[in-house]
Amino acid sequence: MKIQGPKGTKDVLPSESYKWQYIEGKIRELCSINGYKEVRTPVFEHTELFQRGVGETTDVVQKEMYTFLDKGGRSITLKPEGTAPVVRTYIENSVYNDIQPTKMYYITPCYRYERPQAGRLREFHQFGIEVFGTQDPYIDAEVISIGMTLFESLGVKALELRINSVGCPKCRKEYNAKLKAFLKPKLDKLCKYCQERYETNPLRILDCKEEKCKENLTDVPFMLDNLCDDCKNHFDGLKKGLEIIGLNYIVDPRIVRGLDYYTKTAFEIVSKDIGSQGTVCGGGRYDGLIEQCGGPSTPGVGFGLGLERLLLTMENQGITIPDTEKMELYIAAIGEKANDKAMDLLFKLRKSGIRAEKDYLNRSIKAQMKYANKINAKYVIVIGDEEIEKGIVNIKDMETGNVIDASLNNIADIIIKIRR
RNA sequence: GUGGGUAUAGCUCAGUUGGUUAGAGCGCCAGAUUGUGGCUCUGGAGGCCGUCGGUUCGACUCCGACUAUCCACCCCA
Repeated sequence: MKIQGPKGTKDVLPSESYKWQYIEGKIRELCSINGYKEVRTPVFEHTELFQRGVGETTDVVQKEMYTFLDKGGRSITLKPEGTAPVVRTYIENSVYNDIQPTKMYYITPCYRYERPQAGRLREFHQFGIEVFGTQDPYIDAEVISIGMTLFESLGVKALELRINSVGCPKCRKEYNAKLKAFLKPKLDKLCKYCQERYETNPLRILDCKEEKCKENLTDVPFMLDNLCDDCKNHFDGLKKGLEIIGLNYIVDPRIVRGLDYYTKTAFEIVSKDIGSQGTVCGGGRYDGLIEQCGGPSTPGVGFGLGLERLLLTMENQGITIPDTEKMELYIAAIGEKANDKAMDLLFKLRKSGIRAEKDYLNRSIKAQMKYANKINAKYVIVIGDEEIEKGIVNIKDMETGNVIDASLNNIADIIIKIRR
Protein backbone atom coordinates (compact mmCIF):
# COMPACT_ATOMS: atom_id res chain seq x y z
CA MET A 1 0.00 0.00 0.00
CA LYS A 2 1.22 3.39 -1.00
CA ILE A 3 1.42 6.08 1.65
CA GLN A 4 0.41 9.53 0.53
CA GLY A 5 0.80 12.88 2.17
CA PRO A 6 -2.28 13.93 4.16
CA LYS A 7 -5.09 15.69 2.33
CA GLY A 8 -4.46 19.33 1.68
CA THR A 9 -0.69 19.16 2.12
CA LYS A 10 1.90 19.80 -0.52
CA ASP A 11 5.55 18.83 -0.75
CA VAL A 12 8.11 21.36 -1.87
CA LEU A 13 10.47 19.31 -4.00
CA PRO A 14 14.19 19.99 -4.35
CA SER A 15 13.54 21.10 -7.91
CA GLU A 16 11.39 24.01 -6.76
CA SER A 17 12.53 24.87 -3.25
CA TYR A 18 14.63 27.68 -4.70
CA LYS A 19 11.39 29.55 -5.38
CA TRP A 20 10.48 29.53 -1.71
CA GLN A 21 13.96 30.53 -0.69
CA TYR A 22 13.88 33.41 -3.15
CA ILE A 23 10.59 34.73 -1.87
CA GLU A 24 11.60 34.29 1.75
CA GLY A 25 14.79 36.16 1.03
CA LYS A 26 12.83 39.07 -0.44
CA ILE A 27 10.57 39.09 2.61
CA ARG A 28 13.46 39.19 5.07
CA GLU A 29 15.18 41.94 3.13
CA LEU A 30 12.01 44.02 2.97
CA CYS A 31 11.28 43.58 6.67
CA SER A 32 14.81 44.50 7.58
CA ILE A 33 14.60 47.74 5.60
CA ASN A 34 11.34 48.60 7.29
CA GLY A 35 12.54 47.82 10.80
CA TYR A 36 10.60 44.63 11.45
CA LYS A 37 12.25 41.83 13.42
CA GLU A 38 11.37 38.17 13.08
CA VAL A 39 9.37 36.47 15.81
CA ARG A 40 9.05 32.69 15.98
CA THR A 41 6.27 31.07 17.96
CA PRO A 42 5.32 27.38 18.31
CA VAL A 43 3.29 25.62 15.69
CA PHE A 44 0.82 24.60 18.41
CA GLU A 45 -0.81 26.56 21.22
CA HIS A 46 -3.42 26.03 23.88
CA THR A 47 -6.79 25.90 22.15
CA GLU A 48 -8.06 28.63 24.42
CA LEU A 49 -5.75 31.19 22.83
CA PHE A 50 -7.55 30.95 19.50
CA GLN A 51 -10.98 30.71 21.08
CA ARG A 52 -10.34 33.99 22.80
CA GLY A 53 -8.09 35.63 20.24
CA VAL A 54 -9.78 34.73 16.97
CA GLY A 55 -13.32 34.64 18.33
CA GLU A 56 -15.73 31.88 19.32
CA THR A 57 -18.22 32.80 16.61
CA THR A 58 -15.81 32.62 13.68
CA ASP A 59 -15.77 29.73 11.22
CA VAL A 60 -12.08 29.30 11.85
CA VAL A 61 -12.66 28.45 15.50
CA GLN A 62 -15.99 26.70 15.08
CA LYS A 63 -15.12 24.25 12.34
CA GLU A 64 -11.63 24.64 10.95
CA MET A 65 -9.17 24.05 13.77
CA TYR A 66 -6.85 21.09 14.13
CA THR A 67 -7.50 20.42 17.81
CA PHE A 68 -6.45 17.41 19.88
CA LEU A 69 -5.72 16.39 23.44
CA ASP A 70 -2.06 15.78 24.23
CA LYS A 71 -0.95 13.00 26.55
CA GLY A 72 -1.31 15.30 29.53
CA GLY A 73 -4.95 15.92 28.68
CA ARG A 74 -4.38 19.50 27.50
CA SER A 75 -6.36 20.77 24.53
CA ILE A 76 -3.86 21.75 21.87
CA THR A 77 -4.50 23.44 18.51
CA LEU A 78 -2.25 23.78 15.49
CA LYS A 79 -2.11 27.48 14.74
CA PRO A 80 -4.81 28.48 12.21
CA GLU A 81 -3.38 31.99 11.85
CA GLY A 82 -0.39 33.97 12.99
CA THR A 83 -1.68 36.94 14.95
CA ALA A 84 -2.98 35.36 18.16
CA PRO A 85 0.31 33.55 18.96
CA VAL A 86 2.27 36.74 18.42
CA VAL A 87 -0.09 38.57 20.74
CA ARG A 88 0.40 35.81 23.30
CA THR A 89 4.17 36.03 23.19
CA TYR A 90 4.02 39.83 23.35
CA ILE A 91 2.03 39.62 26.55
CA GLU A 92 3.82 36.61 28.06
CA ASN A 93 7.26 38.17 27.60
CA SER A 94 6.12 41.65 28.63
CA VAL A 95 7.41 43.08 25.39
CA TYR A 96 5.08 46.04 26.00
CA ASN A 97 7.60 47.21 28.59
CA ASP A 98 10.23 47.64 25.87
CA ILE A 99 10.39 50.71 23.70
CA GLN A 100 7.30 51.03 21.49
CA PRO A 101 6.05 50.45 18.87
CA THR A 102 6.95 46.79 18.49
CA LYS A 103 7.32 45.76 14.87
CA MET A 104 7.51 42.04 14.13
CA TYR A 105 7.19 39.64 11.24
CA TYR A 106 6.90 35.89 10.83
CA ILE A 107 6.91 33.20 8.19
CA THR A 108 5.04 30.21 9.50
CA PRO A 109 2.92 27.23 8.51
CA CYS A 110 -0.76 27.47 9.45
CA TYR A 111 -3.39 24.74 9.64
CA ARG A 112 -7.07 24.80 8.86
CA TYR A 113 -9.32 21.79 8.42
CA GLU A 114 -11.13 22.67 5.22
CA ARG A 115 -11.87 21.13 1.84
CA PRO A 116 -8.85 21.94 -0.31
CA GLN A 117 -9.27 23.82 -3.58
CA ALA A 118 -7.28 26.17 -5.78
CA GLY A 119 -5.26 28.43 -3.49
CA ARG A 120 -6.47 26.72 -0.35
CA LEU A 121 -4.62 24.00 1.54
CA ARG A 122 -4.93 22.48 4.99
CA GLU A 123 -1.32 23.30 5.67
CA PHE A 124 -0.37 26.61 4.16
CA HIS A 125 2.29 29.19 4.79
CA GLN A 126 1.81 32.70 5.87
CA PHE A 127 4.04 35.72 5.94
CA GLY A 128 2.66 38.17 8.45
CA ILE A 129 3.62 41.37 10.17
CA GLU A 130 2.28 42.95 13.33
CA VAL A 131 2.80 46.36 14.87
CA PHE A 132 1.82 46.82 18.50
CA GLY A 133 1.65 50.02 20.48
CA THR A 134 0.51 52.79 18.16
CA GLN A 135 -2.80 53.97 16.74
CA ASP A 136 -1.24 56.29 14.19
CA PRO A 137 -3.03 55.67 10.88
CA TYR A 138 0.28 56.21 9.10
CA ILE A 139 1.50 52.93 10.56
CA ASP A 140 -1.51 51.27 8.91
CA ALA A 141 -0.28 52.78 5.67
CA GLU A 142 3.21 51.43 6.36
CA VAL A 143 1.85 47.96 7.04
CA ILE A 144 -0.13 47.99 3.81
CA SER A 145 2.86 49.28 1.88
CA ILE A 146 4.95 46.31 2.95
CA GLY A 147 2.49 43.92 1.37
CA MET A 148 2.30 45.99 -1.78
CA THR A 149 6.06 46.47 -1.98
CA LEU A 150 6.66 42.74 -1.68
CA PHE A 151 4.43 42.08 -4.69
CA GLU A 152 6.08 44.86 -6.61
CA SER A 153 9.59 43.61 -5.88
CA LEU A 154 8.59 40.16 -7.10
CA GLY A 155 7.18 41.54 -10.33
CA VAL A 156 3.56 40.68 -9.52
CA LYS A 157 1.08 42.82 -11.41
CA ALA A 158 -2.65 43.45 -11.57
CA LEU A 159 -3.29 43.48 -7.87
CA GLU A 160 -5.94 45.60 -6.28
CA LEU A 161 -5.64 47.19 -2.89
CA ARG A 162 -9.05 47.53 -1.33
CA ILE A 163 -9.50 49.33 1.97
CA ASN A 164 -12.38 49.86 4.33
CA SER A 165 -13.08 50.71 7.94
CA VAL A 166 -15.11 48.34 10.09
CA GLY A 167 -15.37 50.82 12.93
CA CYS A 168 -14.87 50.22 16.61
CA PRO A 169 -17.10 48.43 19.18
CA LYS A 170 -18.85 51.73 19.85
CA CYS A 171 -19.98 52.70 16.37
CA ARG A 172 -20.31 49.14 15.10
CA LYS A 173 -22.96 48.32 17.67
CA GLU A 174 -25.09 51.20 16.51
CA TYR A 175 -24.46 50.36 12.89
CA ASN A 176 -25.37 46.69 13.34
CA ALA A 177 -28.75 47.70 14.67
CA LYS A 178 -29.25 50.04 11.73
CA LEU A 179 -28.22 47.36 9.24
CA LYS A 180 -30.53 44.77 10.70
CA ALA A 181 -33.40 47.21 10.64
CA PHE A 182 -32.71 47.82 6.96
CA LEU A 183 -32.48 44.11 6.14
CA LYS A 184 -35.44 42.86 8.11
CA PRO A 185 -38.18 43.60 5.55
CA LYS A 186 -36.06 42.13 2.71
CA LEU A 187 -34.97 39.04 4.55
CA ASP A 188 -37.04 36.54 2.54
CA LYS A 189 -35.59 37.85 -0.74
CA LEU A 190 -32.01 37.08 0.26
CA CYS A 191 -30.17 33.80 -0.36
CA LYS A 192 -30.30 31.12 2.30
CA TYR A 193 -26.76 31.86 3.45
CA CYS A 194 -27.54 35.50 3.96
CA GLN A 195 -30.58 34.58 5.97
CA GLU A 196 -28.23 32.69 8.27
CA ARG A 197 -25.78 35.57 8.27
CA TYR A 198 -28.51 37.90 9.40
CA GLU A 199 -28.30 36.20 12.76
CA THR A 200 -24.63 35.23 12.92
CA ASN A 201 -22.78 38.10 11.24
CA PRO A 202 -24.94 40.60 9.32
CA LEU A 203 -21.86 42.47 8.12
CA ARG A 204 -21.01 39.56 5.86
CA ILE A 205 -24.21 40.00 3.85
CA LEU A 206 -22.54 43.02 2.30
CA ASP A 207 -20.03 41.01 0.29
CA CYS A 208 -22.35 38.21 -0.85
CA LYS A 209 -21.88 37.45 -4.53
CA GLU A 210 -25.46 36.30 -5.19
CA GLU A 211 -27.20 38.55 -7.71
CA LYS A 212 -30.50 38.58 -5.86
CA CYS A 213 -28.73 39.69 -2.70
CA LYS A 214 -26.83 42.43 -4.50
CA GLU A 215 -30.09 43.72 -6.00
CA ASN A 216 -31.63 44.09 -2.60
CA LEU A 217 -28.63 45.89 -1.19
CA THR A 218 -28.40 48.82 -3.59
CA ASP A 219 -29.09 51.43 -0.94
CA VAL A 220 -27.86 49.52 2.09
CA PRO A 221 -26.18 51.64 4.77
CA PHE A 222 -22.45 51.01 5.04
CA MET A 223 -20.33 50.95 8.17
CA LEU A 224 -18.09 53.43 6.43
CA ASP A 225 -20.86 56.05 6.41
CA ASN A 226 -21.69 55.46 10.05
CA LEU A 227 -18.30 55.74 11.70
CA CYS A 228 -17.84 57.66 14.90
CA ASP A 229 -15.58 60.72 14.72
CA ASP A 230 -12.58 58.86 16.02
CA CYS A 231 -12.89 56.09 13.43
CA LYS A 232 -13.65 58.51 10.63
CA ASN A 233 -10.59 60.61 11.38
CA HIS A 234 -8.50 57.48 11.50
CA PHE A 235 -9.73 56.34 8.10
CA ASP A 236 -9.04 59.77 6.62
CA GLY A 237 -5.56 59.55 8.09
CA LEU A 238 -5.01 56.17 6.47
CA LYS A 239 -6.05 57.48 3.06
CA LYS A 240 -3.78 60.48 3.44
CA GLY A 241 -0.90 58.23 4.46
CA LEU A 242 -1.40 56.02 1.41
CA GLU A 243 -1.51 59.04 -0.84
CA ILE A 244 1.72 60.46 0.60
CA ILE A 245 3.60 57.27 -0.17
CA GLY A 246 1.97 56.92 -3.56
CA LEU A 247 -0.15 53.80 -3.12
CA ASN A 248 -3.29 53.50 -5.23
CA TYR A 249 -6.26 52.13 -3.38
CA ILE A 250 -9.92 51.43 -3.88
CA VAL A 251 -12.29 52.23 -1.03
CA ASP A 252 -14.53 49.20 -0.85
CA PRO A 253 -17.19 49.54 1.83
CA ARG A 254 -18.11 45.88 1.30
CA ILE A 255 -14.85 44.48 2.65
CA VAL A 256 -15.55 42.51 5.77
CA ARG A 257 -12.98 40.38 7.48
CA GLY A 258 -13.96 37.05 8.91
CA LEU A 259 -12.00 37.23 12.13
CA ASP A 260 -13.68 38.91 15.07
CA TYR A 261 -10.82 41.05 16.25
CA TYR A 262 -10.69 43.68 13.52
CA THR A 263 -11.40 47.33 14.27
CA LYS A 264 -11.12 50.41 12.07
CA THR A 265 -8.83 49.54 9.16
CA ALA A 266 -9.61 46.43 7.11
CA PHE A 267 -7.89 45.77 3.81
CA GLU A 268 -7.33 43.14 1.18
CA ILE A 269 -4.90 42.77 -1.66
CA VAL A 270 -6.65 40.78 -4.35
CA SER A 271 -5.36 38.89 -7.38
CA LYS A 272 -7.51 37.91 -10.34
CA ASP A 273 -5.07 35.23 -11.40
CA ILE A 274 -5.66 32.41 -8.94
CA GLY A 275 -9.29 31.36 -9.18
CA SER A 276 -11.96 32.15 -6.70
CA GLN A 277 -9.74 32.48 -3.62
CA GLY A 278 -8.40 35.82 -4.77
CA THR A 279 -7.27 37.37 -1.52
CA VAL A 280 -3.49 37.08 -1.41
CA CYS A 281 -3.06 39.39 1.53
CA GLY A 282 -5.57 40.45 4.14
CA GLY A 283 -5.35 42.33 7.35
CA GLY A 284 -6.26 45.32 9.40
CA ARG A 285 -6.30 46.89 12.80
CA TYR A 286 -7.21 45.12 16.05
CA ASP A 287 -7.11 47.63 18.88
CA GLY A 288 -8.94 45.43 21.39
CA LEU A 289 -7.19 42.13 20.84
CA ILE A 290 -4.23 42.42 23.19
CA GLU A 291 -6.39 43.46 26.09
CA GLN A 292 -8.85 40.69 25.29
CA CYS A 293 -6.02 38.18 25.50
CA GLY A 294 -5.07 39.38 28.95
CA GLY A 295 -2.53 42.08 28.16
CA PRO A 296 -2.58 45.81 28.77
CA SER A 297 -4.80 47.86 26.48
CA THR A 298 -2.60 48.16 23.41
CA PRO A 299 -3.50 48.89 19.79
CA GLY A 300 -2.26 46.68 16.98
CA VAL A 301 -2.30 46.37 13.21
CA GLY A 302 -1.02 43.73 10.81
CA PHE A 303 -1.66 41.42 7.91
CA GLY A 304 -1.35 37.83 6.78
CA LEU A 305 -0.12 37.00 3.32
CA GLY A 306 -0.52 33.54 1.83
CA LEU A 307 2.72 32.29 0.32
CA GLU A 308 1.07 29.53 -1.72
CA ARG A 309 -1.33 32.08 -3.18
CA LEU A 310 1.55 34.42 -3.88
CA LEU A 311 3.41 31.65 -5.66
CA LEU A 312 0.27 30.71 -7.59
CA THR A 313 -0.19 34.28 -8.73
CA MET A 314 3.41 34.48 -9.86
CA GLU A 315 3.14 31.21 -11.77
CA ASN A 316 -0.06 32.27 -13.49
CA GLN A 317 1.51 35.59 -14.43
CA GLY A 318 4.44 33.75 -15.99
CA ILE A 319 7.01 35.24 -13.63
CA THR A 320 10.23 33.26 -13.59
CA ILE A 321 12.14 33.09 -10.34
CA PRO A 322 15.93 33.06 -10.59
CA ASP A 323 17.65 29.91 -9.38
CA THR A 324 20.68 31.07 -7.46
CA GLU A 325 21.94 27.60 -6.70
CA LYS A 326 23.22 26.70 -10.15
CA MET A 327 26.31 24.53 -10.17
CA GLU A 328 29.45 26.39 -11.08
CA LEU A 329 31.85 23.62 -11.96
CA TYR A 330 31.49 20.01 -12.93
CA ILE A 331 34.50 17.73 -12.81
CA ALA A 332 34.37 14.90 -15.33
CA ALA A 333 36.81 12.05 -14.88
CA ILE A 334 38.00 9.25 -17.13
CA GLY A 335 39.37 6.19 -15.42
CA GLU A 336 39.97 5.16 -11.86
CA LYS A 337 43.07 7.24 -11.31
CA ALA A 338 41.38 10.34 -12.65
CA ASN A 339 38.34 9.63 -10.49
CA ASP A 340 40.53 9.73 -7.39
CA LYS A 341 42.09 12.96 -8.58
CA ALA A 342 38.64 14.40 -9.25
CA MET A 343 37.54 13.50 -5.73
CA ASP A 344 40.58 15.22 -4.28
CA LEU A 345 40.10 18.29 -6.45
CA LEU A 346 36.37 18.47 -5.80
CA PHE A 347 36.74 18.88 -2.06
CA LYS A 348 39.60 21.36 -2.36
CA LEU A 349 37.53 23.50 -4.70
CA ARG A 350 34.51 23.34 -2.44
CA LYS A 351 36.71 24.51 0.42
CA SER A 352 37.52 27.55 -1.69
CA GLY A 353 33.82 28.29 -1.89
CA ILE A 354 33.17 26.98 -5.37
CA ARG A 355 29.94 25.10 -6.00
CA ALA A 356 31.28 21.96 -7.59
CA GLU A 357 30.10 18.46 -8.45
CA LYS A 358 31.47 15.21 -9.83
CA ASP A 359 30.16 11.90 -11.11
CA TYR A 360 29.18 9.24 -8.58
CA LEU A 361 27.67 6.74 -10.99
CA ASN A 362 30.78 5.64 -12.86
CA ARG A 363 29.38 7.03 -16.06
CA SER A 364 31.01 7.46 -19.45
CA ILE A 365 32.58 10.79 -20.31
CA LYS A 366 29.71 11.53 -22.66
CA ALA A 367 27.13 10.79 -19.99
CA GLN A 368 29.06 12.97 -17.57
CA MET A 369 28.95 15.84 -20.04
CA LYS A 370 25.24 15.37 -20.52
CA TYR A 371 24.78 15.43 -16.79
CA ALA A 372 26.84 18.59 -16.47
CA ASN A 373 24.65 20.16 -19.09
CA LYS A 374 21.47 19.02 -17.37
CA ILE A 375 22.39 20.47 -14.01
CA ASN A 376 23.27 23.70 -15.74
CA ALA A 377 26.91 23.68 -14.71
CA LYS A 378 28.61 26.85 -15.80
CA TYR A 379 32.03 25.29 -16.32
CA VAL A 380 33.33 21.79 -16.87
CA ILE A 381 36.81 20.33 -16.58
CA VAL A 382 37.73 16.88 -17.83
CA ILE A 383 40.44 14.93 -16.07
CA GLY A 384 42.18 11.95 -17.64
CA ASP A 385 45.65 10.42 -17.59
CA GLU A 386 47.00 13.13 -19.86
CA GLU A 387 45.82 15.97 -17.65
CA ILE A 388 47.23 14.36 -14.54
CA GLU A 389 50.57 13.85 -16.28
CA LYS A 390 50.83 17.41 -17.58
CA GLY A 391 49.09 19.03 -14.66
CA ILE A 392 46.98 21.08 -17.07
CA VAL A 393 43.22 21.02 -17.68
CA ASN A 394 40.79 22.85 -19.95
CA ILE A 395 38.09 24.86 -18.26
CA LYS A 396 35.16 24.77 -20.62
CA ASP A 397 32.49 27.43 -20.55
CA MET A 398 29.30 25.47 -21.18
CA GLU A 399 27.41 28.43 -22.53
CA THR A 400 29.90 29.57 -25.16
CA GLY A 401 31.88 26.35 -25.63
CA ASN A 402 35.13 28.28 -25.16
CA VAL A 403 37.96 26.65 -23.26
CA ILE A 404 40.84 28.12 -21.31
CA ASP A 405 43.90 26.33 -20.00
CA ALA A 406 44.51 26.09 -16.29
CA SER A 407 47.05 24.43 -14.08
CA LEU A 408 45.52 21.75 -11.90
CA ASN A 409 46.35 23.55 -8.69
CA ASN A 410 45.23 26.88 -10.01
CA ILE A 411 41.62 26.13 -10.87
CA ALA A 412 40.03 27.80 -7.88
CA ASP A 413 41.78 31.10 -8.53
CA ILE A 414 40.77 31.15 -12.15
CA ILE A 415 37.15 30.30 -11.48
CA ILE A 416 36.91 32.99 -8.84
CA LYS A 417 38.51 35.46 -11.22
CA ILE A 418 36.23 34.79 -14.19
CA ARG A 419 33.19 34.51 -11.94
CA ARG A 420 33.02 38.35 -11.86
C1' G B 1 -20.27 20.25 5.95
C1' U B 2 -22.72 20.78 0.55
C1' G B 3 -22.45 20.31 -4.95
C1' G B 4 -19.93 18.90 -9.61
C1' G B 5 -15.68 16.83 -12.50
C1' U B 6 -11.64 13.35 -12.81
C1' A B 7 -8.74 8.64 -11.67
C1' U B 8 -4.40 4.58 -17.75
C1' A B 9 3.89 4.95 -17.59
C1' G B 10 7.86 9.52 -13.40
C1' C B 11 4.77 13.94 -15.98
C1' U B 12 0.73 15.56 -19.70
C1' C B 13 -2.76 12.70 -21.95
C1' A B 14 -4.87 9.08 -26.26
C1' G B 15 -7.44 4.33 -26.08
C1' U B 16 -12.42 3.20 -31.51
C1' U B 17 -19.96 0.10 -30.62
C1' G B 18 -16.93 -4.15 -24.37
C1' G B 19 -12.76 -8.57 -28.08
C1' U B 20 -7.50 -10.96 -26.10
C1' U B 21 0.27 -8.15 -27.54
C1' A B 22 -2.59 -0.96 -23.55
C1' G B 23 -0.27 3.60 -26.91
C1' A B 24 1.93 8.82 -27.88
C1' G B 25 4.70 13.15 -26.43
C1' C B 26 7.97 14.74 -22.66
C1' G B 27 11.38 12.85 -18.97
C1' C B 28 14.94 8.83 -17.63
C1' C B 29 18.95 5.15 -19.38
C1' A B 30 22.13 3.52 -23.45
C1' G B 31 24.23 3.99 -28.38
C1' A B 32 25.38 6.77 -33.44
C1' U B 33 34.54 5.16 -35.20
C1' U B 34 35.97 3.69 -28.65
C1' G B 35 38.26 11.44 -24.25
C1' U B 36 33.59 16.35 -24.48
C1' G B 37 27.08 18.60 -23.46
C1' G B 38 22.94 21.25 -26.12
C1' C B 39 20.26 19.67 -32.09
C1' U B 40 19.03 15.16 -34.70
C1' C B 41 18.52 9.79 -35.21
C1' U B 42 18.20 4.65 -33.09
C1' G B 43 17.22 1.41 -29.14
C1' G B 44 15.79 0.32 -23.93
C1' A B 45 13.65 0.33 -19.08
C1' G B 46 9.10 1.63 -16.92
C1' G B 47 1.67 0.26 -16.23
C1' C B 48 -2.38 -5.36 -11.00
C1' C B 49 -5.62 0.94 -16.53
C1' G B 50 -7.09 4.10 -8.10
C1' U B 51 -9.43 -0.16 -4.78
C1' C B 52 -13.32 -3.67 -4.03
C1' G B 53 -17.64 -5.79 -5.94
C1' G B 54 -21.35 -6.57 -10.00
C1' U B 55 -23.10 -7.37 -15.37
C1' U B 56 -20.80 -10.48 -19.38
C1' C B 57 -18.18 -16.07 -22.78
C1' G B 58 -14.92 -11.77 -22.23
C1' A B 59 -14.20 -5.24 -18.76
C1' C B 60 -9.14 -0.05 -19.24
C1' U B 61 -14.06 0.38 -21.61
C1' C B 62 -20.78 -0.67 -18.73
C1' C B 63 -23.01 -0.39 -13.40
C1' G B 64 -22.35 0.30 -7.89
C1' A B 65 -19.63 1.35 -3.51
C1' C B 66 -15.26 3.11 -1.40
C1' U B 67 -10.82 6.00 -1.61
C1' A B 68 -7.95 9.77 -3.64
C1' U B 69 -7.64 14.17 -6.34
C1' C B 70 -9.42 18.74 -8.73
C1' C B 71 -13.01 22.73 -9.01
C1' A B 72 -16.91 25.49 -6.70
C1' C B 73 -20.01 26.95 -2.21
C1' C B 74 -19.60 28.33 3.17
C1' C B 75 -15.23 30.78 4.94
C1' C B 76 -10.44 32.45 4.45
C1' A B 77 -4.23 33.27 3.32
